[in-house]
Amino acid sequence: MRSFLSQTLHEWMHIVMRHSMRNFILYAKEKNYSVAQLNALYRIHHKGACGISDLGEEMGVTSAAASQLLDKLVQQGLAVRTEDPQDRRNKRVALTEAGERIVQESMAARQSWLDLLAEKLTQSEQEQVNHSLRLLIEKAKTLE
Amino acid sequence: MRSFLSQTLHEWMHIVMRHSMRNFILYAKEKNYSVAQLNALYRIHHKGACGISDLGEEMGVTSAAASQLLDKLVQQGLAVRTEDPQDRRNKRVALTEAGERIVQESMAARQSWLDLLAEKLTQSEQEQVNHSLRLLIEKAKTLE
DNA sequence: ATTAATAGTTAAACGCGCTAAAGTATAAAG
DNA sequence: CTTTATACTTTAGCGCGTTTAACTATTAAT
Repeated sequence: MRSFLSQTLHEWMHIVMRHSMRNFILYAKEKNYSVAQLNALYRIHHKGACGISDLGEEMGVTSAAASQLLDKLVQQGLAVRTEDPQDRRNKRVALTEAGERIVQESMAARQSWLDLLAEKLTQSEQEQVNHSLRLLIEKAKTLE
Repeated sequence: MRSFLSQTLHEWMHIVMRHSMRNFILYAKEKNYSVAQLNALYRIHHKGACGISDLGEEMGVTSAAASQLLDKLVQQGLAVRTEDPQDRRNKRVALTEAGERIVQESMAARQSWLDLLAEKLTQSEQEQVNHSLRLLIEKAKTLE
């Protein structure tokens, strides 16, 4: 059975998704990045230095696919491969500065409507909502 | 300048996206739907009966692309085209029951982690967070 | 009645991301 | 030292979503 809060969270997510998905796809199109590429950037951004297979598994594709996708990112100067000196079979994937910038920029594009939303609340409402979200963020971090 | 609440909203979204995007893509892969198809289903679900060009514009593609994408959805029994009796050049796009079911199902798959999150809060925290989200939902509806 | 405009469909061609399978390089095990 | 395992890359081939351009059907304008 789903709690009343779960219900509300789902409803909120539905709204979030509609706005965010749209902004995301339009951003990708405008900048000529594919959804797969941006998703890969997010994964690398989050996981930090990791192997190609790990990345593929994260994204639900074969390591061959991950390797090829990474090629494009490297070509565009958004990511780099470096060898693991301990075990030279392993590669460590990381974002370049340009790659990090794209992550930030695309998130901003995706979330621009949130700023409009924040403005619609009174000062005290803002404080209350802020407090609640902080709580959620804190708890979410224990879910990883 | 971005408010403290904006900042928190963005941070929350970053977390939401990471979980949700991943679940979304894995669901799509498992069920053999493309991201484009699911996005189209969401758009139709939200906009209700609308024309093919409208749909294309919503998704940022040409009407030809929208028409072709719709073909696949129709083939799979997820959507239907009906003529507008007023102006027979117009078509009205709508989801079938099966289509609606996919929308619900994919949202549920995408959001399963939210239930785990909700459980991590005490009763009074749940009430507080619920109230805040209700506020956001209400305000968001005025943004459409 | 023509002509022009609108909404949608169809066809050809292209790039992308995917997989499977073969290939390369390095490390570990016997 | 040889064999086996691991991590990644390369290649060939496939389906999907996209665009442009041509086409059909319907409505509006002159």
